[in-house]
Amino acid sequence: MRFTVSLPPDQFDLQRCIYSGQVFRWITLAEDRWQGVDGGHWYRVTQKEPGLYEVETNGDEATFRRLFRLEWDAQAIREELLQRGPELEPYLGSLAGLRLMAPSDPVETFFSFLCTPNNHIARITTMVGALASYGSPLEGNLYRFPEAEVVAGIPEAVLREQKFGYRGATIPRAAGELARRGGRAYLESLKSASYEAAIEALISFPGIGAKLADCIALFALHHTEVIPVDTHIWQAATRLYFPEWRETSMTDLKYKAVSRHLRERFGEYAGWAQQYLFLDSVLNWRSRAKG
DNA sequence: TAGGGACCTGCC
DNA sequence: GCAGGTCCCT
Repeated sequence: MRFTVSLPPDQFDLQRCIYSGQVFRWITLAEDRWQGVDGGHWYRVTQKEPGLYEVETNGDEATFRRLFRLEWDAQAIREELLQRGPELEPYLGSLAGLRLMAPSDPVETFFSFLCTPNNHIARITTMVGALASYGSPLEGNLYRFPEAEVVAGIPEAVLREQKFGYRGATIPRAAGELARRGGRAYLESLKSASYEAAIEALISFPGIGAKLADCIALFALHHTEVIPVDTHIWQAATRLYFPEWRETSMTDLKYKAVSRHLRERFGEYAGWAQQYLFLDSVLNWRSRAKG
């Protein structure tokens, strides 16, 4: 079906959302045209003018609006974040329209973030696309991401041939463990678990540490109060809140302290704050690397 | 506990 | 050299 979405640009900037490291299954078809997959749905989106998107999909308007959390008022959330942390102003100011997304398929998100450690976004996108092609076809060359059992059955050698490197071993191993615990139903059950319980469950997977567990809790299980502390957030957090830890390396203890501080400061909107801090850091990594 | 190094590949 | 880290080792 086809429909249009009309929102002010400061409420919704699709390009910023899909290239901010939350999802890895979108490509740019033309300057103002994108294509993406989320769960069992594909979307082709054309920006007709600022604030007006035309969407073609095998899903419907509700699935699209859920994916981008369009029912959340981004302006109100930005104001709330500024109340809780005025120091966020420079980060929020230049990234209008960026939104925290809500990917619908926890299995797809689980494996997407298993591709991210010690990696960069361009290659992550390639790898997630390669894994997705083991799933069932949706339309053209678009696939629904496969279940854990299927990923578990991919031989390490095959993934290594596909340039997965050492992740060719860790991904099927984690998949086997997920399948053993019940696959999709297991991840769904963690949605209603407490943050602490979900993290404890996720962190016991091979290849998943504190950071990936937080990413999966935020993007797959929709625990919006979570703020994964990656290298970018670590830089920002030590600059803003833990100056005594600047230039030091992260440890388990520091991770917990920073994570808890940010979670308590920004509450249920911590995930949104993370998105602004992360994208700002990625876009400015050149200048920031200098000093 | 806190450090330090290895790990695949690709792009600066 | 270093990427949205994790694991293993002193």
